[in-house]
Amino acid sequence: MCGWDQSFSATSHSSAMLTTEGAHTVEHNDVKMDTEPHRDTETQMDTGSKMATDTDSKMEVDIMKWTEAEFEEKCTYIVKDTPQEAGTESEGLTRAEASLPRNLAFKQLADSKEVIGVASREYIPKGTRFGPLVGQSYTADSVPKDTNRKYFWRIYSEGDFHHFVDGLDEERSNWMRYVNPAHSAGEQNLAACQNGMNIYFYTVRAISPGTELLVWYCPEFAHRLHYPPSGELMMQKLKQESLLEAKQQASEERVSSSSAPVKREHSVSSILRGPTTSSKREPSRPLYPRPLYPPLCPHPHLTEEFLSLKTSPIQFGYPAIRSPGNQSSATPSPSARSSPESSPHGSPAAPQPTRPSSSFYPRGLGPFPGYSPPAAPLSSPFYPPGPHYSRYMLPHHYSLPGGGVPAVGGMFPRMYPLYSSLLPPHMPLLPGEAGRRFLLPDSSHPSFSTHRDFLLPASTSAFSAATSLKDKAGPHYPHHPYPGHAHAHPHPHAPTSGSPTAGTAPPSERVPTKPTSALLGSASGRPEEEAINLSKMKRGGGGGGSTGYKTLPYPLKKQNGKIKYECNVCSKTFGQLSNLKVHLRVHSGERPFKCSTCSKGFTQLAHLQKHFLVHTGEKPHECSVCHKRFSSTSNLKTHLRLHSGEKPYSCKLCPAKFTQFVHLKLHKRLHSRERPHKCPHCHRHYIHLCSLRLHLKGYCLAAVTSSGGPTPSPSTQEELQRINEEIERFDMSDHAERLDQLQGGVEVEAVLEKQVLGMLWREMDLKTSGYHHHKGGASELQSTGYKLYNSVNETSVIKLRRSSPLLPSNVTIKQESEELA
DNA sequence: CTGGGGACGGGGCCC
DNA sequence: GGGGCCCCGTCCCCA
Repeated sequence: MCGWDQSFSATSHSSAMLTTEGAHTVEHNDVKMDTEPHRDTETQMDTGSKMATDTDSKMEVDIMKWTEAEFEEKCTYIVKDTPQEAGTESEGLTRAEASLPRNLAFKQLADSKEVIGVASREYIPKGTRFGPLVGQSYTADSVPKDTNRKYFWRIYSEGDFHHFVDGLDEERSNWMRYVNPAHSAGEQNLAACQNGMNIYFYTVRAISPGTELLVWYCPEFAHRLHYPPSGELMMQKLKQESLLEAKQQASEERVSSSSAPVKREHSVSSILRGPTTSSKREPSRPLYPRPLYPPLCPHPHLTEEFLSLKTSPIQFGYPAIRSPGNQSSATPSPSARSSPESSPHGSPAAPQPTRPSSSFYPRGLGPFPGYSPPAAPLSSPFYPPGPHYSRYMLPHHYSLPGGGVPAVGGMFPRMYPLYSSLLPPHMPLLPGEAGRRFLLPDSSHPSFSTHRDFLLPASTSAFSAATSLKDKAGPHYPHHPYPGHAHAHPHPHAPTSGSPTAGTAPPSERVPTKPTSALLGSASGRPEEEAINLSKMKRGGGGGGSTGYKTLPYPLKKQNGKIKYECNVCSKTFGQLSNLKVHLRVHSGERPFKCSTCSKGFTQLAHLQKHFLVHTGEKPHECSVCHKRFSSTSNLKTHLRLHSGEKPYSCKLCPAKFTQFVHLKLHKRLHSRERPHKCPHCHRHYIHLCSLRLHLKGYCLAAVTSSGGPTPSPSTQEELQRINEEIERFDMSDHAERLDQLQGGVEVEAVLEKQVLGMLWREMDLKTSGYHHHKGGASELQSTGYKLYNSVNETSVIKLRRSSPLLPSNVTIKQESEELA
């Protein structure tokens, strides 16, 4: 944060020091905070803002009127700085840079690491607190002479000035020094407050990914400083002042063109003329607390970019040209003018690109080809977003996509096509976490042991209504990750964390009480699928008194007086009914949890949450050794084997060992020609003995014909051929590996045959039913193949043989003793 | 081919 | 009963 004191110093009458800090023309501003209703400022917001409902607007007005105490008391989430760690990740970064919370990112110049602002990496809910501001403390007496006051913040105690906090030194300040001030209430998304003796920034509205953080004083703070309650009002004041000044200056010039009176470099009129008119008069930033960063960065190329932007078809509603790059000359900074070295960034540079406020993005963002507007506004019934979004924060040094640098100011959204499409309305909401807990990280994640910059719930919440979400929407509220509902919501802004949210939505727009296959698009419709469509069963006649296991589409058996939660498809048993229900989705194909971004469906919410990390790029699991990050614990665990040297997958045929099973599997191909177990009757040979035994268990055609029995029919030979192919596949599988390790016997043989033939029949069933691509589809249930498959699972090998049409009736079934000969 | 990583499916257990 | 968390396993891709 910078330039505040400097820029506004002249407007403040609270500190004698201010007289030396600023020299612009607003000394006599008589700012009145309450002269303009907030609504006026909001009407100047962009189309996105116009989408806000009255409720939401009111909320924003309300929050914008909060006192500092209210901000402190009512804030919902707390984001702490990334702690300073001696180590690895902070290397090469200043303390200020390293302190950046991981849900934020720096806006940087394209060709350098110059920080020019701070943007959100992800959705940040309203009522989130950042801070405190860190910097060098100076009392009024201890301020070094000729110091640069660009980054000065004033701390008051009981109404009187107490001391300054100076963020100038990047090694003694934190990331908040980089936050730019808001030009208007419309673009303001942070409110600066003094709580205790610290300064915090509170989000006064939900911040979407890729949006720059722009701060203005909260009303109380502004009043204390004698500043307007919004940057907009300040702008207007300054503009008026400037016009007067310009007139005066023009008249002076007419009177005396040679005397060259001292020009006020920060003339608003010159600023408003924009950078294209800056040949002589530097395009100056608007005359209000435009920070400073990077006040003096030398990036002349930006001028061209900036100019090109001005001629581009992209139009923002942004009214003012802000050019922090030259503000050192344009702004009323005595230090900047008199002592260039006072700035850490050298001499003034070309104008910075304009930074369109997120508020000025046109509806639909047509001009932004790379920008995918959210399907629903930020405030939605899905607010707050689930934990997946910010439970895990990216490393603070994480670069923004596409470089993360708005090399062309107005193009900033283009840098975030991905994140722009990942706004919270798409995100599933988790139950119980709808309120304050949803931002809590899982402390068990190793990465969280060292990263504490996640959002923490505050002790009290202004958004307690959020906790009522569940109550109002019902326990199934979180089941609503469906984008179709999101964008169809007619009150996109109505439900926010601080609003009645779900309660405000018409009943028809409530989230479904249960994920149903009807929401799966075209996936449903087959009668056989309905056979185990739990949702339909539930909603149907079963509704009233049908609960528990009775909601299942098939009766459960009892075992020792207890209900046995057994899958009627694969006969797996579960300890709990809920586990069985989830499992049944595997067979039904029901995937109630849909990703709104890629439309992928998942059987479990947790899977969707994990999947969402793909879109957010979040990698919450960090290797404690090399600090590499992973999206899943599984992958991290696999990775950790690289450090530990553990290679649990060893080849049986050679000393090769592998860290991943898949590698062993691939490796096994090398030994594919090594098939030590040869069939004594035919040409087949197998890697595993168990495979040979299975082959000899009645599926060797040569053995069948040589046993004296009748010659199998061609169709039977064909079936035998297929079975043997399946046995070969089995031989290559890890199942064979495992079974081979077991001692032979009827049990093992039974399992083996069951497995192989089960696979084969399932495959055949899928083919005959024309149902190829629906893995585990419910069609299996009612097909002939299913019955066979079912019999495989439930009957002995002997029974299976007898009942199987695949087995030739005339095949001689050898005795165990023969098979093992 | 090997090594490494990303993504995902599935299930157990606990709350 | 439902959801969250965690784990295991698998497949795929790429260097």
